[in-house]
Amino acid sequence: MASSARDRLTPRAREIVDAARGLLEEEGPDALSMRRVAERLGIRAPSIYKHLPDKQALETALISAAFEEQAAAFEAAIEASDDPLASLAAAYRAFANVHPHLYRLMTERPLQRDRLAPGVEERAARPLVEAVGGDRDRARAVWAFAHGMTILELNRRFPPDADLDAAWHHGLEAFS
Amino acid sequence: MASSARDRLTPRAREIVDAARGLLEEEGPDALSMRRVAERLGIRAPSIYKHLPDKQALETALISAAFEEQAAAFEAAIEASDDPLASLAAAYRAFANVHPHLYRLMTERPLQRDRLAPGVEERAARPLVEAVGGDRDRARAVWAFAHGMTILELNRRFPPDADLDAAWHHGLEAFS
DNA sequence: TGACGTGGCTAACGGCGTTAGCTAGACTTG
DNA sequence: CAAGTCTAGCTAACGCCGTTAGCCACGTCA
Repeated sequence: MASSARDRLTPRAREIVDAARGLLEEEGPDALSMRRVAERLGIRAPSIYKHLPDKQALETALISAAFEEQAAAFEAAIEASDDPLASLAAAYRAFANVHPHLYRLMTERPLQRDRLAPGVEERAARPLVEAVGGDRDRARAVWAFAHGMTILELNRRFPPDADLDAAWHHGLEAFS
Repeated sequence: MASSARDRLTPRAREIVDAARGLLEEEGPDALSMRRVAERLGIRAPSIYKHLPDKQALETALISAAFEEQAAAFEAAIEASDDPLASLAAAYRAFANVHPHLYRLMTERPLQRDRLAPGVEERAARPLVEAVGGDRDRARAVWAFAHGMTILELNRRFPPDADLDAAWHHGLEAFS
């Protein structure tokens, strides 16, 4: 099962996206500059524009790949478990905590859906819709809860002594 | 009832924060530059540093003021209503939709609590804690849901045809 | 009167995304 | 094989950004 988002890129573009991914994960969003990405590949920033139209395209490629990884994690989480909603929630939280900068990039700005790899957003959403029994409104409410818990945790908006496991439990209980 | 966050500033600093607020609300986050703020006041960017230590202080002042306005809106929403949770949720969503750029600024990065006006975060949080009967874990779960719905709406992450009222209703129902 | 603090200013630094224009080398084609 | 064309790099530059250094006019106050 190949990664369709990667396949849309030329080999050199893929190397650029890989460099960007490493930079983002290791050093955070401020390091994700065209000059830093180029430096990592031993070239100059303007050369990147021979392979990708602009920085937004680079970010969109990162986001597309992230959606696919997320979807794969969700599918695996559901498969093994007899409490799909709980393991989905755990997988959601885990993905964001392992890839905090990537998760922020995925969620903090309006999605450029036309520049995204097609189908990738739906694939990441489907496991949750199925886990709640097909009710899309309910799925959206649960997603909002999960994203809220996740991003508020990443942004350290809860008090340092807050029991986040308890809050997660409360929410999942309410939605069950 | 004076605005304590504003009172912490010198009069000139208050003018700078006001100019920044207008710029942010009217033109979005890219317009919130030291040069643009200065231009609005008929001065040059470096002069701002006579009144505020850096751009982060400017943003923190905006956030402090926003917390106070939010808290006032929440308190008013609870007072009039016999369904505190529902009107609190409506007030939460309304504040973010009226001040989208300000709401993003308030939530999208880790809070510099030591630079914030003291007490302002707690004051904005209290109405919800009371509305859910004092259980802080439950309050955090509801907040996560409300923030998730709100920021996903602002960032247009729901499909364009999604029935957000229905999703809000679902969530509030689950938490009641 | 003279010292000093206040609040402006210009010039500059190093960063950013991006564009224009050049070129060495590879590849294609008559 | 020669000529042309495409690829993928380069430098220089533009106009932004936050921020610092250093200068100066003005008002206040001893």
